[in-house]
Amino acid sequence: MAKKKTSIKDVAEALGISITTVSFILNGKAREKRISEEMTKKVTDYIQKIGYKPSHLAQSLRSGKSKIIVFMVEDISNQFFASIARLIEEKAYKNGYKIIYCSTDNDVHKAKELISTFRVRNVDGFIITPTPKLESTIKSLMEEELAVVLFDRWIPDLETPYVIVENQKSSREATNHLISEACKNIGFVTIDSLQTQMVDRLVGFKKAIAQKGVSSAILKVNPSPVEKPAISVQIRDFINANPLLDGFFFSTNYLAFEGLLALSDAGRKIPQDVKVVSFDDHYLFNLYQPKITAIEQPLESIAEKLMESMLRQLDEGSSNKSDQGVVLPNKLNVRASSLNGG
Amino acid sequence: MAKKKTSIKDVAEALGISITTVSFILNGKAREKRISEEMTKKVTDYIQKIGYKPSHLAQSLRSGKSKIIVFMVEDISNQFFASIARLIEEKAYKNGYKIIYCSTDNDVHKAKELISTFRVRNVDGFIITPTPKLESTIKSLMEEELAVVLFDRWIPDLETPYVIVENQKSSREATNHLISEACKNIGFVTIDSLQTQMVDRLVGFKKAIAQKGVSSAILKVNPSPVEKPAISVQIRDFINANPLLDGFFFSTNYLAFEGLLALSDAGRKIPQDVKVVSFDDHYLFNLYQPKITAIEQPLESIAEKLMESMLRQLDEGSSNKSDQGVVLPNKLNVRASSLNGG
DNA sequence: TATTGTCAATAAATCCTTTTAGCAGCTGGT
DNA sequence: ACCAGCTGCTAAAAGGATTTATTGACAATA
Repeated sequence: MAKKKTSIKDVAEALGISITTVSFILNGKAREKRISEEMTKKVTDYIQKIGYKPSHLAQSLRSGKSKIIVFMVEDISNQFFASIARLIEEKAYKNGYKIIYCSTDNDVHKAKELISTFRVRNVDGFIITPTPKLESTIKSLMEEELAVVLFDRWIPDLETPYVIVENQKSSREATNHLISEACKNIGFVTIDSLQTQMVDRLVGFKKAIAQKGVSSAILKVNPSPVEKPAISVQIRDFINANPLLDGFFFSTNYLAFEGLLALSDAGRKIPQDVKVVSFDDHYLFNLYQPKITAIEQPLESIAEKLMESMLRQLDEGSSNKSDQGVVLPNKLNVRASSLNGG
Repeated sequence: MAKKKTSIKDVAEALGISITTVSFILNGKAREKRISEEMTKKVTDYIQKIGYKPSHLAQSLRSGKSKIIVFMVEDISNQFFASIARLIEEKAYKNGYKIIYCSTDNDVHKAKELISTFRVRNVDGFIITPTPKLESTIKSLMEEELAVVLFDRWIPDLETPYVIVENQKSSREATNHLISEACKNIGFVTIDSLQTQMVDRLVGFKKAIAQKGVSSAILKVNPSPVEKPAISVQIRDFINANPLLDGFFFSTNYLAFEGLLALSDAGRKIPQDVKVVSFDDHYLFNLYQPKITAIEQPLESIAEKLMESMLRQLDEGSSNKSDQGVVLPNKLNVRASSLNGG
């Protein structure tokens, strides 16, 4: 037999007082509601003794708040998202919130379905990496006065708070770095996508290239393996088709891993024959031989800003719109793969 | 103004009938409770039309079930756990459950705290990679008739359901593979831990070594970087201190990555000078040059079995204790790093 | 004495469902 | 004419909290 939970009613009865009194004391309103010190102590002591904890379900029902935040990303098994998740988790628990996660696969339909599921379940807020075409849904979330923060990418037309990084600037910086290391003909490998972060990275690259008058080649990998050949094949073909490239910039780490393999197979030595830089630093870039130069996103800050914005919205007391968007700086970790000589 | 949610009461009033009738129909008890076809149709049509959805909160309060499962692992940002999370997620949503995740850092205190937090919140079940010393807490969870499944590692004395893999067998198999490829002196690199999966992997290695009469050296890396030097240093020292080893078996992938770097730095060629095998296959083992032989855990099956056990327990209707433990086979992916010639 | 005010605590409504127990009205049997 | 049994539906309790409005007692003021 599972012993049935003790409720506030049990506490009240045991002490021969009313539920109301217990509730006030529990919610720290003893003073405000003029409950005597004596009574307050009696109640808190008893609660302490029997270890009573209020039911969050009942509280949620009453208040309409569930203390649940949804963390909806493209793919939670992706290292980047999983790391952010890990950091968010802690901060959420510290503030009495739970996190529920889900993956959209960057598919609008799946995203909409998930959002509607959770909306019904009374979650308090959403942290989202938006899929394409998700504007209207997000808009309606905001109209329902739910807390929403976007990250990684964002949707320009909406005035939803967001947390992103300086994609364009870092991309430009990294490209300039390659140029300053004597690259004259740089290949940019990215995925064919309208996600803002990818677009910005490409723009940054183009700006750097334009300034210096060096030449370039761009590959937009098609990520859907249905019609197109596998990503690895697309990259391999690109590398072989452009033997004169003396530098490569990969717009995210998994493209770089594929690229490194292809370069190695093609017998191109790094950094002697070609120099390499990648967006999104990775544990293994430090282990690879040679170590790979990469742009590191500030995971800790991203998580922090996300929760900050979330909690600010949830504390509707301070109904300040405040900073709508946060743009964080990255860090270019220069390693052997992009350096001359040595 | 956020339009207030419609409740079952609103539906009943709009149709001029009782709440009870609506509830019965919603819960598919129309027939059983002898509600007329006519009435049933009228209600379902109306509900359809206005898009009413019952409040899960109220349902939970009434039923005592929250439809929430906690996924508590050592570290959600670890690729292995994140991948399992991803798979579990889908299966859970498909069955109307939500997943809340958290990381223990393999720390009992943190684990206990998290469990008590969630217990209060009426979650229905726990999927756990147990930390050391967690027996008593898990026991009390089961006594409260909560659904519990362990995975990755388990606790021998408890009769909690668990899902693990054939650590010992695969470890032995992989070692035998090295031996069959002419390794005579094999190094085993693992972490110093009493977690059952790590213990089993070591046992498997030892058994294989004993049978064949080859020699070996074992390094138990101390994972706490406070007293001991960094993991990478420990591995490097081990490799340099044992120059005669002609094979290496790493008990998990991140040890292998460190090991590969150290071997490369030491100028040992793979597979000519030393052969390498690792537990826990990884995307990048396929990209490394040479490709690394590794033991792949059946992620999909693990997730499936976990949810199977979970759902079976939650459907307490079928109160069959059934199979307490599930042990799944792994797959040895033989690649260039462990093969002779070629 | 009548009025006002302060204290300390409480009754009852509310949040939204599920479920038990029961109420009328009608049919059929004796 | 009366009871039994079905039919179709509903009133009300329960589940655990929060919060508004209110009570009764007593002291202070006019």
